[in-house]
Amino acid sequence: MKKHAEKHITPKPPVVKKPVIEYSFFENVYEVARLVPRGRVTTYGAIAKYLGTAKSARLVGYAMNGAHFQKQPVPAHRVINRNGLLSGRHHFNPPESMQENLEKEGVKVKNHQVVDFEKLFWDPAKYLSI
DNA sequence: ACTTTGACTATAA
DNA sequence: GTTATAGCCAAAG
Repeated sequence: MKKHAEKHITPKPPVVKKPVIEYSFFENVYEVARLVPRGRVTTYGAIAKYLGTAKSARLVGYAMNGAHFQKQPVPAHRVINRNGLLSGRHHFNPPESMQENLEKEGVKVKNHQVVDFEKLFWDPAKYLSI
């Protein structure tokens, strides 16, 4: 019995790459950002609030700095400030690409402001369930 | 363990 | 409407 079972034990398990398991605040930010639909925008503050840390809006912006290093893409251009301003545009290369990406999705931008921001605002707290 | 860094925001004047 | 300021706090160094 024991003999038979041992036959099926892998003699030397292969060493596999560590899975990336992150539950950090930054990772949570990226996850929420990924849920923003095309053609809609959300805000740093809204993401922070959704994550239960309403006072950490700055950290959401700070997190977005590393967005393009993420393995899974993060639509960082859909995250803007509470006034509808593309405050993060200088962190894109080129800087105009933030606006360009939004316009590709049908979001109009004028003077670095999203036109009809209130209508296009996508609030995680409102559109995400459980 | 301590300090710095901010793609922010609420508030006040 | 505007500007200034204080609070914010997870990561990185």
